[in-house]
Amino acid sequence: MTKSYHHGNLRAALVDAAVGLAREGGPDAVVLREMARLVGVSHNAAYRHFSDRDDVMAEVAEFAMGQLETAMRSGIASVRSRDREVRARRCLREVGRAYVHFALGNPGLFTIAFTVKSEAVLSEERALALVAPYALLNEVLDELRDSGAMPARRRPSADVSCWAAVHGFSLLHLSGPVSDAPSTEREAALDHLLATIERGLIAP
Amino acid sequence: MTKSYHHGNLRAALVDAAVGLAREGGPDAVVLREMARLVGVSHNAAYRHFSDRDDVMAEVAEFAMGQLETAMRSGIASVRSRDREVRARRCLREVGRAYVHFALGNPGLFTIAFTVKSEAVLSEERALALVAPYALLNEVLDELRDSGAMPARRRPSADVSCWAAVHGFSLLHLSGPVSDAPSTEREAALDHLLATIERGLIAP
DNA sequence: CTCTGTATGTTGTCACCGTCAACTTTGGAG
DNA sequence: CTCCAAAGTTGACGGTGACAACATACAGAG
Repeated sequence: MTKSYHHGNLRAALVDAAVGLAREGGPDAVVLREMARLVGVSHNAAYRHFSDRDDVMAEVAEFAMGQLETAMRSGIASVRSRDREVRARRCLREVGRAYVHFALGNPGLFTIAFTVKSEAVLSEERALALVAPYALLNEVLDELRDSGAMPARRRPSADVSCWAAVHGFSLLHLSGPVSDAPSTEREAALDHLLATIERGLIAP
Repeated sequence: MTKSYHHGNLRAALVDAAVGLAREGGPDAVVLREMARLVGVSHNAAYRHFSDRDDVMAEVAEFAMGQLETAMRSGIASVRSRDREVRARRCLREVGRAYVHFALGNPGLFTIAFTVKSEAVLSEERALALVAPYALLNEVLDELRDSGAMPARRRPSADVSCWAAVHGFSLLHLSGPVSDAPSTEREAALDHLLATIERGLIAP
């Protein structure tokens, strides 16, 4: 099945190639013709499986968001506390730390995850996958409120605030004015950021 | 001097055109050939004044950062409070608000301001201009500490935290999962974000 | 004032990319 | 077995960034 005229599962192979390119070169490196070259198929083959380059990018973005969600989940899984309030706070911190670490460790994928054009084809499933990390953060914040750690009135806007903080931190270190900070300093700054946000949310 | 073979100040004209393109189309819209077309000069003329496309982008980024700095300064100028502590806190808020408003009001320019490739030619002057907004934020935070509003130990990491928050907020609304929020809701979320950060920094 | 060199702008070209149209091969349904 | 639709290919077009070679105009030396 592998060497026939028909590839068999070309779509998956192309996505693999696209993810590989994205991983190292970021959005600009995702080149249709290069994907085809890597898979050993001729250019334009991709057009049987994707409508557009944007369509490919959306697929990569979906993959990247999935990876991000996984990273965030394992951040949560690493929390050991038994006390409900403490646990909720730790979860928030770890989910934030995981977010930033994923971003800095996978700059290409992370960038593409937020590069999806609004005109792109958005199937129900794909749209859902693209906001999965956001949904996960919301779960954590719900628990932060339900556990009593955070005043309920803060809940509505807490998601955007938290997301903004870690997202901005990531991007500032990826392509911003502090992109050349040493990693120990960066980690310290991240701790302070997470602590600041937590104080801001918890304070009565 | 205008219709001669030599343009006179082609470089400035090209930058103007580039800024115009950047304003509406973002980074992808800054096309050397289109710049040349707008100015009424033939393609490749730009290569007498810029080494590269990245060089042009860096120039636009410098301009954008200048605009951003101006916006932040007028945010500070709008603060009326006399009490030193209160004034310092207001300045921080207004500088943050101005940052976000500039980003959402000038998405193309704002995006480019943070798209400058690290390999780009960075003259001393240009490098300085690119971090001017960052320097301004640091001034505000110094005053926040000196006025006694913020514990001194928080000062070192406060810059990154504040910057991350407003930067992330801007990008989430420009190309993130909350990019379609209505403006009144967005403004409320911004208020909450700024309040959260302030609480996090002020709390003893 | 002339001469000449250098800065500035132009023309032509190349490789690369995304995309469309037309053609070819394959595998499976009837 | 036949035929058709899905999957892959070939070829082309317009657009872009970049390079090289050429043309022009200004400015300073004599």
